[in-house]
Amino acid sequence: MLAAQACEKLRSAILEGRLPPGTPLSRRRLAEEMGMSAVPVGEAIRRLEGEGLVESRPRAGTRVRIATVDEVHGNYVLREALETHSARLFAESATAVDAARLLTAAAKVDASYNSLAMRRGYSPERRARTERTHIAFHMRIAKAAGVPVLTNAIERSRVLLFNWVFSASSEFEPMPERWHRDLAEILVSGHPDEAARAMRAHVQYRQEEVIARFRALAVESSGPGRMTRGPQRNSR
Amino acid sequence: MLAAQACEKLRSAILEGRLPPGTPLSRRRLAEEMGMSAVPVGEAIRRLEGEGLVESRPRAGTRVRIATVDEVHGNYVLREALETHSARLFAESATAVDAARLLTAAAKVDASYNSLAMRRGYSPERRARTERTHIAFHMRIAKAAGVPVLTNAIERSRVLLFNWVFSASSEFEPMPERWHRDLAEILVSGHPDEAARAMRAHVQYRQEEVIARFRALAVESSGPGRMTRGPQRNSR
DNA sequence: CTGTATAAACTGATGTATCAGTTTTGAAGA
DNA sequence: TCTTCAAAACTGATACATCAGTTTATACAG
Repeated sequence: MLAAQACEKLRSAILEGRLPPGTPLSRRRLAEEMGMSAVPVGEAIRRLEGEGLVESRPRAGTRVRIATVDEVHGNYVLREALETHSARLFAESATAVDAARLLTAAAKVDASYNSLAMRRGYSPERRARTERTHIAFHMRIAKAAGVPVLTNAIERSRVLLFNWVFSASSEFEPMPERWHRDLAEILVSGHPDEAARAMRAHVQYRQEEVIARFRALAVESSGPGRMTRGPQRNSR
Repeated sequence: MLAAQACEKLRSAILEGRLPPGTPLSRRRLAEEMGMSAVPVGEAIRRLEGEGLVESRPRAGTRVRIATVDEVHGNYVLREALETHSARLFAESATAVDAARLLTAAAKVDASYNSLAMRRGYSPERRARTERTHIAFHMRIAKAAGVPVLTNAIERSRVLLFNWVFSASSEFEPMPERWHRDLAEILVSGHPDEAARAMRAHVQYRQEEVIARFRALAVESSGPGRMTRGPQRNSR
């Protein structure tokens, strides 16, 4: 199916940063680049719009979504709701195997971040790899509950936040050395309320800071009143 | 925009029960009925698919979504996560006006349900009206936090559950007489943890019962292996 | 040089036609 | 009566053409 193929290409291009927020997306240009008609491209764009990665105004244009500060904050709230519950479910129902693997994953995440924070330990590739490890850690918690609906909701929220906030967090700042191990140990201890509380603190950590930085970078976008396009050069 | 119009028509038709789960949806037939081409209808269907109200297999057909037991359970889990957090936020930040209005709304919901449970108090219209009042009560809690992302997520989850479970809950069963007033009183008392706990109990109330009933009614659907169509009669 | 109006270029939205895959139908064979 | 299977009918997917609305470019007036 061509539409699914176009959707996947666009999604990965956006999430890998090759199409940063605000980039104009033309159905026709994309169709030509991908060697297909404008219809499947339009379908792909429609789907990405439903996921929140893209926004379009009728007959004006489509672009990679530029989130507002409220939306970033809203997704943090949403993520707090979802991951807090995810942690609770983990504490209630995780098996010994789940627990052991979570501790291992937490150690890996901490090691990656600590290594990244060291002098001359930073590189964009390592940063990207570390972020993937980090996401895998959180998704492991979610998957332990065996509820795909919850897992998917968490992943959607994380994807959006990552994409929107990535530009605002270009500079890496270290976190507590045992940040994820401490969290994992509380989760595996089997007390739902404490697990939920620990996850809440984890999600809220530096949240306001990130939002403030995002707000500072978002002052220029004066809303979606106008949909910018590229220069026009064809036939004249 | 024709697509939006078609989308709205289809959505309301599904949610009002005129197109029960499993009903085949043909782009062409719908296009003819609505006086438009198949393209905007297809776009509308694609959007409803993203919302989970509709499902389609390529070149086989489209139908109103038939949920699996796992999906119903998953949406209950999701709703628990979202509404629990919503209650917590309400307890943390609701104003006195919010609190007063919530108590009023709770009284109205209880009154409606109690009246419905009385001998000869039941009618489908009253039932529908009561359910709307009930949903409005929960959405009022969510809206008090002022986070549209959360509110929308809750509404989506509630819409899906309502549509899927409605057929399984045709017979109305009474609930505790002060069920919503008790919840509201805890929420307005301003203790986040207690508010969350109360909402958790509220969402879980009779959840297993409803799921069991849904499972009993869902035995016949042997998965989406085949996409059924209506009879064929044109030209022969 | 600056502001403004007008035309060109571009955009998404929609209609029509066609393709390839799936389901239904119904007749032929057991 | 029951099973088999091929053609008909129907489905969603896609291409192409066109329409109406928006943005950009440019000529022109100040």
